[in-house]
Amino acid sequence: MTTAKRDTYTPETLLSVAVQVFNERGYDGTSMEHLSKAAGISKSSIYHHVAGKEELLRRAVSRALDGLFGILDEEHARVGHAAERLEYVVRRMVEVLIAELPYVTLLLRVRGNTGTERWALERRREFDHRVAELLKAAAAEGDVRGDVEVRLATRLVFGMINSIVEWYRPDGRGMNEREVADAVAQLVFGGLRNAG
Amino acid sequence: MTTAKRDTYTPETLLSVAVQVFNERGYDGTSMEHLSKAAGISKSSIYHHVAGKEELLRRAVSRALDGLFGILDEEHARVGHAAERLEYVVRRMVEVLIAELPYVTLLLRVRGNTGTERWALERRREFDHRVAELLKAAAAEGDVRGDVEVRLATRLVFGMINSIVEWYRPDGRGMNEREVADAVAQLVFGGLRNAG
DNA sequence: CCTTGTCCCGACCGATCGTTCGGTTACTCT
DNA sequence: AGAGTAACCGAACGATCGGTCGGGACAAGG
Repeated sequence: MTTAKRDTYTPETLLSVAVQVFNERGYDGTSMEHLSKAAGISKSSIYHHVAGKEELLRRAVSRALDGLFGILDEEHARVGHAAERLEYVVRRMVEVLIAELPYVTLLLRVRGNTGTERWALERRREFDHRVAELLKAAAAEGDVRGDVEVRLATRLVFGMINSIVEWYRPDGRGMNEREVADAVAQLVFGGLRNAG
Repeated sequence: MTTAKRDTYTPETLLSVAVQVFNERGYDGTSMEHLSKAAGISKSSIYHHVAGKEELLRRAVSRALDGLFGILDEEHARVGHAAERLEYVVRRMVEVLIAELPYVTLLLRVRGNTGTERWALERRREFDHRVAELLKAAAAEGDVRGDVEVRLATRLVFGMINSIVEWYRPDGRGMNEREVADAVAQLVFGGLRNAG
């Protein structure tokens, strides 16, 4: 066996607590005192596990970005018709967004005040750009309507998907990832799919 | 004549500066020092015009909320078929959101740390509820597809519309309010409109 | 037993937070 | 010119910020 240690904090378990507080109060609105209360350890003890507040943010957004970029490496996102690859990516985005909900939530709210935040924004733009190219390819193949500009459509679709973090809560008997992904796909492609 | 005063700050002109900084750095990430630098007056002078930081936030979100609720009082939002009223509201939401862009942007980012923020969130929920009722009526009249739950569809449509504040910038020769409203309406109702 | 290293703590650091205060400048009105 | 006042400022307030420090509790290995 590898890990059957003690009942104590690790950087990962501490991160899950921190991200939750960050999402409730906002990153700038959260003090290390808030984190220590939520974690149940003293403020100084936090620095035994992580370098500081900004490292917690970096770990969180990294996890979210890894999940999103991982989608683009999957087979169904790389081969096939552009429209089908696009639909696959859209559905997987919803699933990843829900699976890593607090981390993606935090990622989508960074403003760019610190170096870590600016790095996160840059990687987000890179991901958006990759998906926009996919939509452009689908439009070129004639499977997506052409009367709405590609860049504008991409932004609006991202807006719809990303807004899930504002209301989806996994408590109890709510809808699961698949149901939300289906609804999003129906709304997005019912409006995007070429009628002719 | 009423106002041909001096070249000095009023609560309104100060507000426009403050809202811009709030949106760049986030409300919690903005200090009164930041505001004084951006406004070009000393920190203490700000308190000659407004009671404090939170009043600036309250004035800003009030302006945004007034614009949004004003839509529901307009004639085209009150009379006619539900589907047509809904489309009118969606288009007007885009227009108001762009006309009052910085104020609505700030409204959509409040987290609920202070009393003012919680009040803003409550009024937002009230507005969302009013629009959701409109969509429900349109579904009951058969003009909107019924295979996607009303509440879910409302949230996704709001997500798409509200995301405009994340990328729309009025600089130079960009697209105007009407063009964005048309694109949103096409995407939203191309997916919402009943095919049968 | 004693050492070693993990985990944690209270006390404290300089800096910055939103806000207050006493006083000065500059414009308006008579 | 003089009075009144709106606009503004530098200095300082107590509180809180993110982060540091020296040391204590506790388990594992000898």
